[in-house]
Amino acid sequence: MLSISEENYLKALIHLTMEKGIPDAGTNELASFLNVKPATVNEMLKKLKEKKLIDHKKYGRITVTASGKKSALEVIRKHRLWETFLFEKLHFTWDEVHEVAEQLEHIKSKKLIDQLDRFLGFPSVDPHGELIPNAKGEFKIKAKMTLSEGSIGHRYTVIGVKDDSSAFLQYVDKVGCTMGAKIKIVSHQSFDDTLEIEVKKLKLLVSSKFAENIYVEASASH
Amino acid sequence: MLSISEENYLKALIHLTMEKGIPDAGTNELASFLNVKPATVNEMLKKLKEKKLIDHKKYGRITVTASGKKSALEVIRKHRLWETFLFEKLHFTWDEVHEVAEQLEHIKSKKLIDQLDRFLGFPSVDPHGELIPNAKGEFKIKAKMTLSEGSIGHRYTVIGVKDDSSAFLQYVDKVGCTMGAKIKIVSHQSFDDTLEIEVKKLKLLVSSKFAENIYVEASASH
DNA sequence: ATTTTAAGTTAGGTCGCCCTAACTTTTATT
DNA sequence: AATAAAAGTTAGGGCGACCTAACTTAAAAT
Repeated sequence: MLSISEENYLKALIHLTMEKGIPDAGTNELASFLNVKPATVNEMLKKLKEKKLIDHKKYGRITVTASGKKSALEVIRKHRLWETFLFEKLHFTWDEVHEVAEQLEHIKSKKLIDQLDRFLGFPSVDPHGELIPNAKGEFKIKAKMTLSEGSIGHRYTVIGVKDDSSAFLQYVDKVGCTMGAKIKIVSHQSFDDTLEIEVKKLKLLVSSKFAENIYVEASASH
Repeated sequence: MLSISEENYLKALIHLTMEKGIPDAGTNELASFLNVKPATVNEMLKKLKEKKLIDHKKYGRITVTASGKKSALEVIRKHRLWETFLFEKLHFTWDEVHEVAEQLEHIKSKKLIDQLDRFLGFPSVDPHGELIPNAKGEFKIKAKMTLSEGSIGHRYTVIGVKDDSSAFLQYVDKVGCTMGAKIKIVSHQSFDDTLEIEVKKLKLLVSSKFAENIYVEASASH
């Protein structure tokens, strides 16, 4: 049985490796992601290593074992199912779900999560467009393009967001770029990579940072 | 912000006092209820006292302050709402809900619990027949009679259970004494207080311990 | 290749919540 | 009233998860 902390460390490692297509992570990187000090991470690494959830040798980088991945994906699955529940059944806005799901993801009950999954109709994506690992822990990483990689004159559909902070999501909401929104790239300012886009007949300018955090897929160009 | 432990201590105190109509509780009593040692309780009492959630003086008994009651009732409210959710929406059996609700009751989010309440249609009782404190923390203690206080020849309706352990609830299920069941007391064995009852046309014998843990109300006697 | 900087590690300490063992106070028994 | 039993308290430790400060190793820069 993993502690809440152990689960959070594993989840963070998956975010820093698997989800980015990077094979391993560093101690300091993990520490700053979790807002703890490197010394604290080091202690935890020892524990996770003993439990064979990670591989790590002195001064080397950290990799997650198959068993570690399994545990982490269960937590991610729970997180995303709870987000879906909050959004669809309890009418949370998509910027509110993350924080509460961070707590709910640590509830221990197999039946709970299986029944929740069924209750929600076995959803495949959460309110941010992220894929939900299934009960077997299978986890497809869909190669997603960001708005910043789009081409001028083309049309795209928003399929997700990279950042799930409340501040960003509220901003995304405000400019109308929520899930499913159709975006046309009008022009590109090469000086600072600002994009001019058209959403729901309205033209607006968005920063490159904004565009890098919106996942899109190409839609009919006409 | 209260820790999970602090919440559990307060909840236990309410169970040992308010819910039993007793004004105060003892250190050892609380310790054995929570399965910790008296020394541990003592430490916690100091903390709860500093936070003005309880009153306690050396070698004296423990009382819960108004503020302590408010916090405890919020936790109890959450516990019972989650039980109702698990039972009604996720098809848990009534002996399974308690354990998972023990975890869920500590999730911190006002919106979550308000929306859950609405989603469930503002229920007033949980699957065990216990009253759910409302959002204002109002909490009616309904004076309930147990089956053991019933009279021979009279009919009763099951409105709740005192013990919510899985073992007891499964037994209750098995003999058909679930919520709403009609029970007729046929006879009483004064030697050991065994009761002969009739449930759904079937006669059976139940121990006094069993009868003391079933809450009933009188129903039409004919 | 040496130096500087960044990354990683170790030692020792804090805090919450639990423990045992020894003690004190209160209550019950005779 | 004296004594035994029960209830409550204190002191000192352990463990998980955090910290700071000082250190070592590896990587980057000159």
